Amino acid sequence: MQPDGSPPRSESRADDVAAWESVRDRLRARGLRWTPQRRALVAVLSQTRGHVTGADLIERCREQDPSTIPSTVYRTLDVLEDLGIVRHGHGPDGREEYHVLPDAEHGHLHCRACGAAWEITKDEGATIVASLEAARGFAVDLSHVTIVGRCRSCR
Amino acid sequence: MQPDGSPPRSESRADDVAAWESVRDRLRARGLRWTPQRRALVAVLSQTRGHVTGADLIERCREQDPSTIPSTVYRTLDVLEDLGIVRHGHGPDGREEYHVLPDAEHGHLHCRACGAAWEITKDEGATIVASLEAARGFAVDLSHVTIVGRCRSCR
DNA sequence: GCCGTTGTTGCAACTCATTGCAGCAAGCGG
DNA sequence: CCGCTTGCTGCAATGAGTTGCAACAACGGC
Repeated sequence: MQPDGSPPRSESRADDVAAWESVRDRLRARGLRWTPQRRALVAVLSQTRGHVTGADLIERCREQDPSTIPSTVYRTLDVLEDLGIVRHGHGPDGREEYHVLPDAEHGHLHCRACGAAWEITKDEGATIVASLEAARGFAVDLSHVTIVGRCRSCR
Repeated sequence: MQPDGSPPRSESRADDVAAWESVRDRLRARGLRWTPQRRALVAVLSQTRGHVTGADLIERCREQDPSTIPSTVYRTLDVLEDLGIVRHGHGPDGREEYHVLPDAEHGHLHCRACGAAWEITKDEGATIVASLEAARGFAVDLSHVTIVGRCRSCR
């Protein structure tokens, strides 16, 4: 799973912290604003690894500020996605699933029978990406890929 | 869309007709029922090629019977999917997309920039299916696969 | 042809996500 | 510190899809 030599994924590495702190400036640089609502969502995201659904994020924001409005959250997520800070895909049921730094570039594999899920790492996804690149000149967004089927043990 | 006179891709081949007519018996064989609502949906599906969204199907059923109820349609689609008569995937926005006989076994490729879509045929998908089969023993449901990215001309 | 079993329907309520719009406020210039 | 511009928020309405439940009706049996 972890490539040799890579440091164990600890809670918040220094460069992750830096990445989150730069969000404010990255917004400003585009003429966008740093509002309390965005601050709250970024705070929640910075404590998140892997993937979360949109509804999850709303709930977590509401824990901190019960007046959180869904449309604001979704709109902020759109903005953050433009900045490349999060990416979204869709679960097996089509619901939104957000991928958070620093593991944004991966896809998902879901077993329809047992419901288990695995990540398709960048390395693993390379075959898929390469084949569509070669055949069609198509640039696959791996983070948006969700593949459903049956896993080894459920077959 | 279709210039008149030119026969569209042959509306219904003999074996397709047979497949649709057998639906009633296939339901009965499982102890399920052949109701007017199911008859209506099957009628609509039998005139459909490729893929349609759930909302599309509801609208088309309503054209014939304005009293059509969404939940009934979705539930019937679930049943038909169990029978292997339709399959569903999700569009780039996560909305349902049903694949109808006889072209059920294909995936989709969507360009995020221009919105164009292509089918991933069974042959083309073979690479993807084979690589996950080999690496994980995972049986991919190609008809549920939607891959998003940027096409050659939009890059 | 009527009856009973049980799969289905219709409906209402609910979840997730999106959109239009009017009022609000972040952040810049003075 | 103040005012202005314009990006953002809150809200309400909408659309897609799901679920629980009571009433209904297919259809096999009598």
